[in-house]
Amino acid sequence: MAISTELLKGTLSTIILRLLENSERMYGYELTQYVKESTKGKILLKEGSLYPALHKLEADGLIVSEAVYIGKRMRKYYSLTPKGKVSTKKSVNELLDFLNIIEQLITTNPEYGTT
Amino acid sequence: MAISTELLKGTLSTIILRLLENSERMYGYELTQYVKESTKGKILLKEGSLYPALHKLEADGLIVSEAVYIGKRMRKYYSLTPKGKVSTKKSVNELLDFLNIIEQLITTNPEYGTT
DNA sequence: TCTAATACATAGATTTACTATGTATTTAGA
DNA sequence: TCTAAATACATAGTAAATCTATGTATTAGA
Repeated sequence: MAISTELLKGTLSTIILRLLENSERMYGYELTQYVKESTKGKILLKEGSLYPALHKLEADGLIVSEAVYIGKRMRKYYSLTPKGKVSTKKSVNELLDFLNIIEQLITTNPEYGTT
Repeated sequence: MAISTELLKGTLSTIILRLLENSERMYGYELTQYVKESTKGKILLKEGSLYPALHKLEADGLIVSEAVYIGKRMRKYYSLTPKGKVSTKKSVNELLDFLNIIEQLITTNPEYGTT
């Protein structure tokens, strides 16, 4: 059962940043495969989502790319800029905060009718 | 620090369903206030988001409304339909699943360079 | 009296990820 | 050897969700 794509909204760029924080550098296709494997296929980053997201992060100065050729095939390795490293911590914290708040909201059983 | 609005995408209808599951019935304004208080102001449901979401859930047959007048002022109480109750369990489970997957994805430290 | 809170509603803008499509190289299998 | 699948990038246009902004109206409190 794949996760609804709508749920992913707002989290994609944070996920990318976080994965780059954990590695020296990664390229686009590698990111799609890593997410696919580590979530057991429950989250699939589509190319139509990933590449525009990478381009935006680069345009915002949070990541930089370096083209590397494997034979004739290009890879664009991305890594965090200093600005991106700062931004990553902020985004990850905000996302974790959000996850906890939502979890509390939908798992707690409020006592209604007591007021 | 309020939670980024983008993160909320895809979760709003599940939150609404879940809150209705926990109570006999709730009206729109009550939902905004409940979420605001129980998340300490970190999540603010805007009217422009909430009311269309409620209308959509009703159009989909997951909730039903009953107008009640307090003096001359209308309240529309919403409650789950049988179909809505089934759907709620599914949505909540999917959302919790999603929260856990994302949390794992951004908190685990993969060992890179070992292959 | 007048402002804030209560309570609904919707139009249009914005954001984000998607589908669909395209190009090209490399690998593995029939 | 040929062909399909995998690798690897890219973008145009679509769809979905929430937001901002605005509107109406009632009620409570300073």
